[in-house]
This record gives sequence, structure tokens and C-alpha cells, in this order.
Amino acid sequence: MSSDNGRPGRSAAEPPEQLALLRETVRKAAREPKARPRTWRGAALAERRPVARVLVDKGLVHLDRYFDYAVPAAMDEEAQPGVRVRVRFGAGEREGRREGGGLINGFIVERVEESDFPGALAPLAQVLSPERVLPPELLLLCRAVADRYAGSLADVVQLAVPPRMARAEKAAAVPPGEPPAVPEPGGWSRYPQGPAFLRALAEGGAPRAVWTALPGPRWPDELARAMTATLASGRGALAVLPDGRAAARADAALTELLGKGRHVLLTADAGPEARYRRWLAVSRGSVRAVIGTRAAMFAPIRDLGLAAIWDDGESGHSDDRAPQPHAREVLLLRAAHEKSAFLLGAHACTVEAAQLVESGWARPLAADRETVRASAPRIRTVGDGDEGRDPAARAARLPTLAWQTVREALEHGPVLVQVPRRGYVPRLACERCRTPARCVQCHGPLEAVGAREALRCAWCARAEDGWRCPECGGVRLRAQVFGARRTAEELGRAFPSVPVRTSGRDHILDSVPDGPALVVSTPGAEPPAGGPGYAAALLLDGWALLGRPDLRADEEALHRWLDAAALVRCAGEGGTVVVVAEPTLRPVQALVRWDPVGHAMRELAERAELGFPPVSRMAAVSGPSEAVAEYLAETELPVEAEVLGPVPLPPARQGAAARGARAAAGGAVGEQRERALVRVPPGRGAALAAALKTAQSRRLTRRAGPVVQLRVDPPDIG
DNA sequence: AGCACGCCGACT
DNA sequence: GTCGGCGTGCTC
Repeated sequence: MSSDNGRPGRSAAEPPEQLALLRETVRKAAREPKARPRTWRGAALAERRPVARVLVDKGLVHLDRYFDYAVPAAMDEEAQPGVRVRVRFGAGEREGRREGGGLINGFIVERVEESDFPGALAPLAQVLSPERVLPPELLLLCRAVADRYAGSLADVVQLAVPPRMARAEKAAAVPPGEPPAVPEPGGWSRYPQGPAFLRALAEGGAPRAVWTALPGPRWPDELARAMTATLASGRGALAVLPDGRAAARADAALTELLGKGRHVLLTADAGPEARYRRWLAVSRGSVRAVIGTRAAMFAPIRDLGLAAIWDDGESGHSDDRAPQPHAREVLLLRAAHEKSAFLLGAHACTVEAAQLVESGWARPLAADRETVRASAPRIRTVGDGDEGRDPAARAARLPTLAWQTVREALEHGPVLVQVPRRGYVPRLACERCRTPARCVQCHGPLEAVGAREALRCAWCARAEDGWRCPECGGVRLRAQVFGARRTAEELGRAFPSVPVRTSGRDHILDSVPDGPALVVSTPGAEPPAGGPGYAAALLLDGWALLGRPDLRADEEALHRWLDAAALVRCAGEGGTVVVVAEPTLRPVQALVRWDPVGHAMRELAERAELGFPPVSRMAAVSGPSEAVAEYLAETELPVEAEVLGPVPLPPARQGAAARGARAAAGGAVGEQRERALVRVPPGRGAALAAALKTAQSRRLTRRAGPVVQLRVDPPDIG
């Protein structure tokens, strides 16, 4: 039969009945030779459902669909939906014989009776393992995540299914144990709605809550209790934490409640084989509870009862591989699909969390004001210009109040000193009054070029010579935020009898003992203190956190401060926090009142007014200038969509991912790259993602010029 | 991305 | 006549 090349013409002029006839002919012709292919190279095919629908493991957006393969009889039994297979892909066909075409991996998603493909089907080359690692529910979740992020299914599946480690598959599957008993509320009784929330979980309900955790070290235990209550209902539970340390804490708390062997910890530092073994235990239904970092968000827990996330404002929750899904968004999708409960807990509150409450999707789970006040440390602010008068304080670059607080607190326990990470330095500021230095022409931030103090506007590139502070007339600029080590040295000199320890990117301390010590840490690396917690915390260089030209600067500063302050003992036990930042600023006031939710709600209202995410949804399109322009011209965006820019991307903002993409696309190194933002109103996010993906797919198919990078929910919108 | 097919210019 | 240029489109 030579009818295979007779594809239906897509002429709108053809009368409908003729078109229908044509279609029918094609379908019939197509069906006959291939629908139930008897043999392939003489091998018998499976009796029933001889067609395997396969997701090929290639991330290319334009291949984002399934391909049908014939199932040889010998593979019939193992070739079940969800298994990994190898197939020949990309080969041409000559006189019925396949040639060339590499073997690539894929997953069977479905077994069917017939194929729509108007051609002969190639047979599956091999079933790699009978393990059904991509079951239907997981596939559906991956599909939803790919759609949400304008990414390809294969990319998401790669995040969701760990690579195969043959040895790990040898262990036998064991049935799960009996559900545990319903736990006592423990620390949840400090929240008016806490016990009821646990009860709902234990009774098989699906409550959804945004939990503002009280300061102090009890949150891992509370998280573990929520999971245990869910397990008691006979369902599974999942908790995703921003890093290995936090996951280890939650893991310890759950082990305390459940004993060993009833849950698994899925983190990167277990190593690939152990990780796959644990993942398999979950996939096989032997284990019903999972604690882990972001990759665990896809853990194929059977009958999920609770999807929980801790501290969604931490950057660790965004995956850095395409399409960069955020754990909070994935768990939201999961909770909706799998009709499970949802718990988002943190000391701080992101605007996204506030939106969940505001929209009524989730209920707030917070303690009342008195309880908050009784659990929080005392917060004191000190303006940044207020340099210490004592020589000792000056030596440590500390305001007097800060210095005194440290000195007194050191008599009762350890003191935490939070310093911003190097590289967090936003822009130059007046040395005297800390007013940010701006371009007189366009008000862009000034930056230093080269070692010799030459100044330039980061926006319009105008050179600035002879800068003078518009507020105080100062002529000297300050840029350097002192890093953890330098601060530690200076504090060591100011408090010679006290041990100084540092915790930061490369050397993160797990915890510190209860006893006088200075602990200098960068945000996110603060070790909890033993006993009742730190006697005091010093939050330095607030201006650096707040001055960042980022939509989230305020939210993030408050987040950093609350996380550190939550490690300090309560005011009743003398716990004090000194924040060095302008006291009238909103995040500073929110810290003083310990009101993260109020801050996030106000921020949310503002975003709504300005049409910023998460109230609207945004996506970034970046790439070489012409590519971005062409792409935008070709894309049929939803009518409500609004395109901002494109604007040139400064080299510093281009990032490793873009550099990699550029290398792959063969782009020149010095090439000007641009970025446009596309914004749609609430409810049109799916339409935007679909439009972006369709256009990307078309472009790649046609191979029309250099590729653009798409990023839904870009993290750094200034 | 590969890789095959296809339709126009210099060659044994 | 035929080999082969790489433009165009598909991969079950």
C-alpha cells in the first residue's frame, strides 16, 4: 500500500462532505496496514493492546506528544503503562526496513488497541525494567506542571522520576504497616484552629491552611504531627522543605513520633542509589510518608492525604532545571488533583501565601496576638546613621544600642549576628546618610566601574563624576557590605573573651550549644541554638536587604529577619533582637509588631493595584534581540496580554542558564540579549502558557532563527 | 537536534 | 545521464 503519503489536504475551500469522505478514506487506508500489525521482522506482537503509547525522553517542546510503538509478544507482560522503555527514534524508513535512528529512553503511558499513526509502527526495542515508575497520577501531575510553566512534559518527568539504579530495584516490596494512632495536638494547641485542623486530617478530610508558625523551635514537631494525623486516616503525607538541614529537622521530629522505617527522607545528600531505593519504597506503596527537598514534591505517594511545604519564600523551593517549577505551585496542583489537604507553613508570609488566604482557597492558621507577643523576642530598631559613640562599639562598626545589647545578652547565652551575603550589595549609598546614589538624569542606580571609583548609571550608562548626596550633601559613597568573616573578626576584637563562630554558604553550622558565643551568619544559614534559643540577635545592614531593586526586596528582608528572630528566646526570657534599619520602613515595622501576614496582605493589595504577580501572571521571554522581537510577533497571545519591553539585559543578569542556552544555540558571546515580560490578568495564566508554548514549538519546528528562553513566574522582576 | 528526502547545477 | 549541493520537514 502506498497510501501513507496521502495526507489529507487542509483546504478550506473543499465542501464539507468531500472533506469528510477524504478523511474517511485516509483513515481506512491508514488503518489497514498498521492498525493491528501482525508481525515486525517476523516477531509476533502482543495479542491484546498491541500498541504502546510512548513518551520519548527528549525535552524538546515541539516533540511534546506521544509516539506509538508496536509491542512484541515477548514484551507483552512487562510493557505496562509507567515502565521505562528504549525505542528507536528519529530514523527514516526505506522499503519497510528501519535503519539508523538512535535508541532513546522513554516511558509507556498507555496500552491501546489501535494507533492513529498512518504508517507502520516500529517495535519497542526493550523494556528497561518492569518497575512502573510513571503511574497515571504522576503523569497527570507532570502534565499539569508542564502546562503551568509552558514547559515540555519530558522535562518535567525528568524532574519527577529519578534515574534508574538497577541495584536498588532488587529489594522486595513490602506492604505498609498499620496506620499510627492519632497524635496529641502538642504545639498545635497554641493555635485556636490547630487541634481542629489535626482532627480534620485524622478524619480523612482535606483542610487547606496557611500556617503562620510561632517563633521558636517547635515547628518541625508540629509539621510531623500534621503528617502523623494524616497517616492515622490511612492516607499518605508529604512535606517539602527548602534545604537539607530543614528536612533533617522535620525528619528527626517525625522519627520521634513514628519511629524508624515508616517514612523516608528524600534529599540529594543520600546519594543517587539510596535515594532511588527510598523513592521506590514510596512508589511501591511500602512507605506512605515522605519528607524531602524540592524534588520530593513529585514523590508518588499512594492516596496522598496531605501536601505540606515549609517556608515557601526560600529560594531553594524553585527548581533550577527547566521549566523551573516552584514547590509551592506544584503542591497546590497536587492538592487540587489528588483532593488532599494542603499546609503551607512559615514564620514569614509570602504574597502568594497571602493570596491563598485572600482568595479563600486556604484558611489562615495563626495564633492570637497575645500568644504571638508572648512567644516573640523583644524587637528594637536602631537607625543606620546612628554610629556608636563608644570606641569599642565603633571598632565593631556597631551602633551603641546594638553593642550594649550584645554585651548584656552574652551573659545569658549565644548571640546571633545576621549579615547580608556578599553580592547582595545593591547599589552605592551615601556614606553619611545612606541615601542610595542615583543618576541625576534617569534616577537609575549608580554603580562603580573598575577599581578607580569611576561611577556610571546602571540604567542609562551615563558617567557620573562629582556625585553629591542630594539629602545631606555628602560626597563619599559606601558600597561594601562587610561579609561574615570580616564582621566576625571585628566582633572578635570588640568581645575578646567570647568565642566567635561563622556560618555561611560554604561552612554551615548545624546548631550551636547554649552558652556565650557570637554566631555570625548569612541569611538562611543561621544555626538554631540549643536550650531556649539565642539570647539576642543582631540584624545588620538592613539597608542592603531593603535597597535591592527587586519587587520582593521588602518581603525578603522581613522573611530573613523573622527567620533569624524566630531562633531567639521569647521576650519573657530576655530575648532581644536589634535590627539596624530605618524604623519607619514598612518591613521594619512589621517585624516590630511581628505581623508577617499583615505585611504580605498589604503587599498583595499593592501588587493587585499595579498589576504585578502573583495577582497577574507574568512570563519572561529572553534571547537575542531579533529572536525576541520575532517570537513576540509570531505569538498569538491572549487578547488581555500586555507586553512590557523588551529591554536590553545587562550581562550580569543573563545568568548561567541563559549562557548555556546561548552556547547550545550557537549564539555569539558578546551578542545583545533582551528580555520582554508578558503579563496577563488573573485566570489567564494557562492561556498565556499555552500560547507561549505553541509559538515556541512552531519556531523550533521551523528552526526559525535563534531560540528564546521562556520563564513563567520570573524570579527577578525589578 | 539529527537525519532523510527532494529538487536544481558541474561532472565522469 | 548522474552525483551531490544543502533547503525543508519529520521523528511512531
